[in-house]
Amino acid sequence: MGSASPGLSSVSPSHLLLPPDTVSRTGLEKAAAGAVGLERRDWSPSPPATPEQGLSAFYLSYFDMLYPEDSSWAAKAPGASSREEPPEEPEQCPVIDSQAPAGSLDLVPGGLTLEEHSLEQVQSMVVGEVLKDIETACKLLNITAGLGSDGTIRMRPSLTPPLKLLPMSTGHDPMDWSPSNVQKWLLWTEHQYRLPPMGKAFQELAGKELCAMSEEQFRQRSPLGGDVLHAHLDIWKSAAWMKERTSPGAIHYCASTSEESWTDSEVDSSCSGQPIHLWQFLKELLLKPHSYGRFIRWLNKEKGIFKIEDSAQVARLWGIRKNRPAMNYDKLSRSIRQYYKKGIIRKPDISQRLVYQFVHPI
DNA sequence: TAGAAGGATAGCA
DNA sequence: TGCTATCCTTCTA
Repeated sequence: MGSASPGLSSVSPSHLLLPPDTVSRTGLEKAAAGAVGLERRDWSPSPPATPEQGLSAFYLSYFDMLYPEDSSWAAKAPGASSREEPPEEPEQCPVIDSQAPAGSLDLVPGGLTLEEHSLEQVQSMVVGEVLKDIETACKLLNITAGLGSDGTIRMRPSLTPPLKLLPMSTGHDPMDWSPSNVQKWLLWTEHQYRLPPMGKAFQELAGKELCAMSEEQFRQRSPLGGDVLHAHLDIWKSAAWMKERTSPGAIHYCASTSEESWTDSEVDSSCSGQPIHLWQFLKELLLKPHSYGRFIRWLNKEKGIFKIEDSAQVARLWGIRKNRPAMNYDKLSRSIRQYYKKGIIRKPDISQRLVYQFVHPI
């Protein structure tokens, strides 16, 4: 795994079609109010109104949907996209493939299990929802630049028809931001996520320079919240990535251009960037207490001490993220222990079961 | 019995 | 080469 930055991610990037660094890692992955977790099934087209309704929330909130507290999640999932779009629009509401062979409840065409198939449908929805909200945020911020498009988001061709979204206008790609746009985005993100003012630390920086900075560089410029900011930037970068990748005629980051190879490339992690690290994933969950407080929570956020309340579920979520169905707490904890010698995570001074501590807390 | 700790090995990019 | 997954053994609460 590489130097993935924290992103919001939640679902395996390969599933979401996101570059792994997307997922904020808290970012992928880092921001939900009780209204955003399982409860937030009525997606609002508006940008997050509270820090907990952040863009990152979209990723992690979908984890809730993917997390089958009951086995009917797959059947419920389509309804989860009941935002503004009328439910009668099939492209907005993926349904179980009706072409599945009669009598075959476990498999759908392509060899996927019904669960996998449904998962991909939900994931497709996630992509659409995230892009819509970023689009809205762009409008609010009056950020203009970047790519034009016909507004067509092409999902897995074999599974869903093209998803027609609002015209994906401009400004999605942080790489195209001017220093002024960067400052707007900074202000907005600070406000949305209650981060300390960081505008000065990133003054005069254009989007291209911003995007070139590592998480560590973010942290150096802004020790308080720099990493979170970096994670949010990852989301935007990922949205742009998805946008470019899914736009007709776009230059794909992978060599594949055909429908088939495009589908195949989704599962090729080499095509989607660098994967999320476990410690980043844990931070993501910790930053979403409303959604994941049942599974993992801070004991002392200032010191970075957290407790895994439901080891099985945390491992399960991690397994989903990494597309490792066999993941369990034993393996996850082994990975955590690998961080001991790297100085990323350690056991607190007073060691307790399922309690760990980030060496460098936020 | 579950969790902690750590060695060893394999796969992947 | 670094990171992670996986399997294993030993120890502890």
